Amino acid sequence: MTSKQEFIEKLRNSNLRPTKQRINICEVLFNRDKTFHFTINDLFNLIKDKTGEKVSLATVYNTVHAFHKKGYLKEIPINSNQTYFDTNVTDHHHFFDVKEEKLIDLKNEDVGPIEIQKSIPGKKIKSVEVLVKLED
Amino acid sequence: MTSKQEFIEKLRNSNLRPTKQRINICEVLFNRDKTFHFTINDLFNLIKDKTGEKVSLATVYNTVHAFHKKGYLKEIPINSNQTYFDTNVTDHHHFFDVKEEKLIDLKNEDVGPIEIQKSIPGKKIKSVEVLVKLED
DNA sequence: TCGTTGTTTATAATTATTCTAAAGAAGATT
DNA sequence: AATCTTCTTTAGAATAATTATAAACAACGA
Repeated sequence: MTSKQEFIEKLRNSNLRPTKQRINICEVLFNRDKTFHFTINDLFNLIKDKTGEKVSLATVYNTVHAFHKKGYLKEIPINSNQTYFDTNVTDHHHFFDVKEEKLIDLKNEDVGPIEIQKSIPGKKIKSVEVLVKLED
Repeated sequence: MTSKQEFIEKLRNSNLRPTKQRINICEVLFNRDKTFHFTINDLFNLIKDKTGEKVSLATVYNTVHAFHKKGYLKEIPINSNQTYFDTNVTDHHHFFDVKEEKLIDLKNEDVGPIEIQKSIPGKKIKSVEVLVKLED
């Protein structure tokens, strides 16, 4: 069970005041056992369902972006009409079931080490992500 | 130099009649030495520049999607406001310079072989793509 | 050439995301 | 607790990529 104090800490670290709405968002994002893949719209609907209170879409966007910037959320690179985020911010990769539009985690051990043997002067590697598309 | 006949063949294979507009699109897409990363909007503007003729945005979308479906174009999984495509449909990976919003090819040799040691019942792997994000 | 079917186009519709500005809440200071 | 400042929430408007529409037009086959 994640405590409200942790949510407040996460919010403060992200330069956000802990408001009722943002705590509700945290409740849905972080109070769970398994990693959570979502779109803003998923999250928006879940907040209503799980907390019984509505938070405006603009607030959901703002808060998610602040968390992403701070590193509490990870953006998953997929071409989809909507942007996907992940509460698992550790280095890991994804399956994407194209038909069902569903993301599945790949543990780091499930994918061998990836060596990038090319570099661009003046640039450094920020992240390496593997996307495995699945079909039937 | 790619010939008009090849364009027509590509179009026919994609279930598209070879029209003037579509040939112009092919001219910009396929008549080049190096791989070409683009957004629909890039392409739309290049057609005007290179052929001197305007093709409607709707036609560009339709044609690109047909080529993508047929496998003559590849979609590059990046979260961006626009969708990126690639004329290089062989298995390969990308750098993405986040600051400049620019894609750079990685040859397959630049990235070691990637072994996916997990499988999902009833699903098979369609593609494996690595995206390496670059920062300064 | 004619008839059928597919295509192009401008424009409207849709949809995700961002912006705006007014009303409200948090935090600091007394 | 009252007050002031600063940040936040919200509904709704604005933006921007993409998709749909339907009327004029072009390709194809007979």
